[in-house]
Amino acid sequence: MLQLTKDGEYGVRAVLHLASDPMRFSDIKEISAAQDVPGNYLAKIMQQLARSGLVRSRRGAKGGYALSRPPRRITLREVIEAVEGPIFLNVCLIRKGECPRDAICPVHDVWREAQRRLFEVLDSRTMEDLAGEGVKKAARAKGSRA
Amino acid sequence: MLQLTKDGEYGVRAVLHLASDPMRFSDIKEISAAQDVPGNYLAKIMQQLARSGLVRSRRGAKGGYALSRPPRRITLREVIEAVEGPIFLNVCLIRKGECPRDAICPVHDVWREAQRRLFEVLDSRTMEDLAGEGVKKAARAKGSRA
DNA sequence: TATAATCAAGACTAGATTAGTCCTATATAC
DNA sequence: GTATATAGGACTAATCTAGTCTTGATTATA
Repeated sequence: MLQLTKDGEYGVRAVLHLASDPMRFSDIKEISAAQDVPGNYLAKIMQQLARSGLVRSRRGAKGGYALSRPPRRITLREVIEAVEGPIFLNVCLIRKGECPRDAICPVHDVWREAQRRLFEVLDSRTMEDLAGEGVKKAARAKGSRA
Repeated sequence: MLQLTKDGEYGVRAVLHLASDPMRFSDIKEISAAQDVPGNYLAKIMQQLARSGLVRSRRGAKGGYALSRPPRRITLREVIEAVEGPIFLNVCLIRKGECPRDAICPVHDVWREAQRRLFEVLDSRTMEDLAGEGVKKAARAKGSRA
């Protein structure tokens, strides 16, 4: 449907939560409450993030999750692809020859260009950038409420 | 899944087929054979395109479909949205206030920007452009086969 | 070392979407 | 009147979405 799923959305929220205090281990309960994500569902997503290597986990009491790299070195695209798998705006982009019509299809090049531009945006935003933006936005939101 | 469905893909193929001879009425059988789309499935998609107004239909013998506007005035985005519905890369973009976290979410703006850039690409390609590209590509493919 | 906390892995589910197929009714050219 | 087409809708199998729940392994700490 050309739309990000909840997996991607929740994954980004979780990583942003970790990015706000990168060295601390946060557990599912904390992330779930702070980021408004169902706990049992978040658990699956965190496992995926851990398997991808973006996040490391620690079991047992005082366990939880922390980033494996500084937030500055994690892009939005990496997080999304870690939980959703690689992005292909059209199946014809999965690999050369995936679509037998490639040689004659005039739309293929447009999708390639569209995907390139999407990646430009998603690659250019790091978790550090976004976490900083989040702090600013939260402050503004609080200010306007006062 | 952040991916175009077959509906969109087939819809574009069909409209491009009509664009190659915009005034002629082509029937399902012709489009289906030429564009490699299952006939019964294509029928549903053509009805959707007709309802959207992009294409007009004529029933009965010698009936079929033709474009309602010159190919130069139909964009790729229009065709895709006619069959798939409006594009929203993330649910938070559907409308202001759709996501209760908008005021504090730092990712919202990134999705808005990403969608804007995607639209730039999809809005800039008309069916005339693409049909022309298709003719060129077909000629090249034929040449390289010879 | 017993216990409580916490992640890991996977089974399970209801509902929606995807990618079709098929049938009946209606309209039109000849 | 008949053959040809679209219109509309019912139907389906397979997959995806967005969860929930259970069991098992690991770890800090009293």
